[in-house]
Amino acid sequence: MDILARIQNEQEQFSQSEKRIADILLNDFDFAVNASIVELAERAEVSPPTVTRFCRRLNCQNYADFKVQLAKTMFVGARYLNPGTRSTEPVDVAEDIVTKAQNALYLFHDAFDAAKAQTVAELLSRSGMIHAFGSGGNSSMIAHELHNRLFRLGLRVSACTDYHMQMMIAAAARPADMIIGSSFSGRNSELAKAFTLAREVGATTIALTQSDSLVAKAADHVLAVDLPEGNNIFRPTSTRFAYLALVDILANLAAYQNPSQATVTLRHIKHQLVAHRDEDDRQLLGD
Amino acid sequence: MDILARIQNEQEQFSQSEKRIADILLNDFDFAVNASIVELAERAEVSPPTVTRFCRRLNCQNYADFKVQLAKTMFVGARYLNPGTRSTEPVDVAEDIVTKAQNALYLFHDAFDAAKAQTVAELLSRSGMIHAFGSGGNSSMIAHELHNRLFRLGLRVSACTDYHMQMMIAAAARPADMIIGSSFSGRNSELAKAFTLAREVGATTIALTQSDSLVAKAADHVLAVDLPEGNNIFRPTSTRFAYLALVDILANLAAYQNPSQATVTLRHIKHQLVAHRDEDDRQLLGD
DNA sequence: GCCAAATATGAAAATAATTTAGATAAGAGG
DNA sequence: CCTCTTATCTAAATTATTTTCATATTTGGC
Repeated sequence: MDILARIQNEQEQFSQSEKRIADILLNDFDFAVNASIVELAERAEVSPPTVTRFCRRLNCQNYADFKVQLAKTMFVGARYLNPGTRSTEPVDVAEDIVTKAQNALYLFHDAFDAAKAQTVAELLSRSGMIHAFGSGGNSSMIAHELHNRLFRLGLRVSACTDYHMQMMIAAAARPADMIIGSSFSGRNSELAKAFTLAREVGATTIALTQSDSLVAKAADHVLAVDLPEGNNIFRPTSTRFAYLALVDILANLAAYQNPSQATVTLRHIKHQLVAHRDEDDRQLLGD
Repeated sequence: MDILARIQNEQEQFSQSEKRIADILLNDFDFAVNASIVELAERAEVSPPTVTRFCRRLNCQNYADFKVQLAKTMFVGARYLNPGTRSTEPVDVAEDIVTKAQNALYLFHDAFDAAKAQTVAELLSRSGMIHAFGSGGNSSMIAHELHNRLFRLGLRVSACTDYHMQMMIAAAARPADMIIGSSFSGRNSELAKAFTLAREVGATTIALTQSDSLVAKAADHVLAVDLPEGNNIFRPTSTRFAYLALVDILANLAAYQNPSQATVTLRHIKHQLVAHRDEDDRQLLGD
């Protein structure tokens, strides 16, 4: 957890002096991150030792350490904590979206369970057939993305975003098959049903979703993505960025399971593209 | 430009002592960001004043300021600059991907032309019909994403990833229509042809692509995304994150063009989803 | 190759920043 | 109202950083 979030959490337990310090940190980040301990103390109408103690209280070694922690949250906390900018100026909108996206990536990474991801990657790389499920704008993008990333590794994979097809595919699955599905809310009951059905026929199910949700409970393996959502209805879920990163990570880990095969397949695809399109080797894979 | 990038740029002009300092900064970020000036000086086998002068040379007021700048680059430069981590450990892979994604977002935002985006958003919001074009794994995702984000605003939009269809659609376009297409490499000559055709029939074309590329040259309006690509073939283009952010920004700006209509459409979709799915109002829009 | 000027670097001193220690004040519980 | 605990401050000690000045090194001209 980053330091600004911690400050917000513990705000109630702070003493008067500490509250004044916390206030400045939360409201005038730019000042705080550049201030010396004396300047910060003065502004909070507090003595420097109080600031030192405040830092220790937050598990920092000393003021310098505290400052570093603070500066590190640049993209993480900062504007996110006080969402005052409800501006519609293009510059502000861009900054808000980029900040939230970076934030989502940070929070996702912070809570990321690498061991579990590795387990899932191993399963994927050894599977018979992989079916990627997801519905709605966001999760269907993830399903297609899984397809797009995994087929390059020489894995057998297909994406399906249609509930009825999902049920039929689940019913027809074999024990070596994997059903990997995502649901941002965790409340896609159709997906949960497909998981249940797939498990009944002996296939393995993997959920990319909120932990402890309906979908999570229905799956064998869960890769949790738990992020708070903003409340401006115009702002699409920055959570997509976290899911996309998760897909990338899984694809990479799966590739490393059998690097030689993956390399061969990738080279082959690339060669095809280059030969077909133009002579330029700088052609990106799958533009 | 962030401080680590600046250090890398100016590396040649550094003196011996400065080079030793720079080396530590670039290779052991974690040490440097936590070190005092004396520790850093010792490690670089240099005197503290030399470190101070080094900081000034980089336009920092003093060592403290320098440390803050350094800590701020947490997500920006850091490991990206020295891609030494060719590790296949799950933890390292995850960190690498997340860092590169955040980096891509940062670099994109840094070069972002808000005014041009606003112009494009205005065009989109006033258009007759919007056609989103893109081919290959990445750009087709962007095309679908444009569809997914724009239809919610009450705009008439469709996505097309098939070259032949794209040509037919372009030929059938009317003057009020918009063709918006993406190409990560800028070398999708089919897309360029579709743009040319669309312009001949009087439609407006918008390219999300590398500046000065083939595709960029074929379009009326260009929203440039110029990012360096990593060289590990297993690592998919983190550029996708930048494109996704660009789509989000465009959709938001378009929404603000006519907020009342957009709000109404969004509410309507949300209501439908909630009524159809479950009673829970926390259902995310388009899961 | 030698010299002057410019530049780079370090040692020591000066300054500034931070922490510690001890003292005092404020508040809680009896 | 007193005692104990906690919070806070002042002042001293420590530590970190910067300035100053002396020395060394490099650069470019002859």
